[in-house]
Amino acid sequence: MNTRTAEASHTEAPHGEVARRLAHVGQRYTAGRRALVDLLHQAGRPLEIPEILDAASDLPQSSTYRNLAVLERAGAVIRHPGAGGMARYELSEALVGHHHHLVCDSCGRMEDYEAPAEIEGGLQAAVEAIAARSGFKATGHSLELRGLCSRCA
Amino acid sequence: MNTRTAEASHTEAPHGEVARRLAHVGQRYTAGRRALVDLLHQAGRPLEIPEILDAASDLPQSSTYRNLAVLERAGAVIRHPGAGGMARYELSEALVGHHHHLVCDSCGRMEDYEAPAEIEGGLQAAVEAIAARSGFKATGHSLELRGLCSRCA
DNA sequence: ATGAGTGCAAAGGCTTTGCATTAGG
DNA sequence: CCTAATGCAAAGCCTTTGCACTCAT
Repeated sequence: MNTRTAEASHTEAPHGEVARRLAHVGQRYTAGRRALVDLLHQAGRPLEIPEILDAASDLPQSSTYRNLAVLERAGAVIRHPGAGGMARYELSEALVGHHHHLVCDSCGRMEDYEAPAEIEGGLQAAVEAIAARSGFKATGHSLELRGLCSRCA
Repeated sequence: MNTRTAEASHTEAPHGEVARRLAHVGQRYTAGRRALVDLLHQAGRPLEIPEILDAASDLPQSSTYRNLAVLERAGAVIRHPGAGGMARYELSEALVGHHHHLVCDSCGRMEDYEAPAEIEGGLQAAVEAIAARSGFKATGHSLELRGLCSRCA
């Protein structure tokens, strides 16, 4: 496997960078926010709100929502709309690096994936070509694969 | 521009195929559903629910939601979660062909884009490589570009 | 006739907000 | 100290559902 998940489990959570980004928008790095960052870092994939609420069961719903919103404004996390109606959150690429997603049509699970360098190079070229022709100023891209994850297959 | 939008405006809406797919799931192709298909076909991009409700102002909210759900089950339309909290719908790739999306970070607008053949070939290779390494059975893919659309730039 | 579709209104479910209290710098 | 953060509960907003009526086959 070349997913980010395994890597995340033996890497330090980027607390320093998160603190910096929060400070930059005039926000404090509290225990609850630290817990969320740790949780998302350990997961190594976008987590649904229910998963987050379960795992951080000591944090009330409203604080969780608010803290995720603050972390998003600070550029520390990214919110994915999520097909099932509920949002998914993961650490931003600025914190964990550029990656893509595998989305399971059956269970909805999202997995992170880091593409090999040669593939990423091809994607960059594709992005530039598309942007050039469409008058679109691209700032980022993501190759999303839909299908069946290894569990559901 | 190489977006699908322009093309859609001078192409017939795929009513025959929609009718076939609806029949296949035991559903009728009514006036309201036809209107939705026409609207989505003319738009050539994923439309938000409010846009759909405005454009088809004679169709009540509940019928619109229900008909979109039926069309989705029939495989005629695709629902995109949508960052702003509300869903976006567009005709499925089975009806309008394979394409990708440009997503504006500023206004949230989604635009369709058909990649040139050589780029699409590269994407296919990337998808296969990723799928092979991750144990993921890919059935589809989409290269999503985020950035600023020509209006917001 | 008979089941699907429609419309209105009410209910649901995820998310956000108000307000008083607590804690961080 | 002063502002941000927290918690609980209430409100919001998009979406779904119940039910009676109408339409299509």
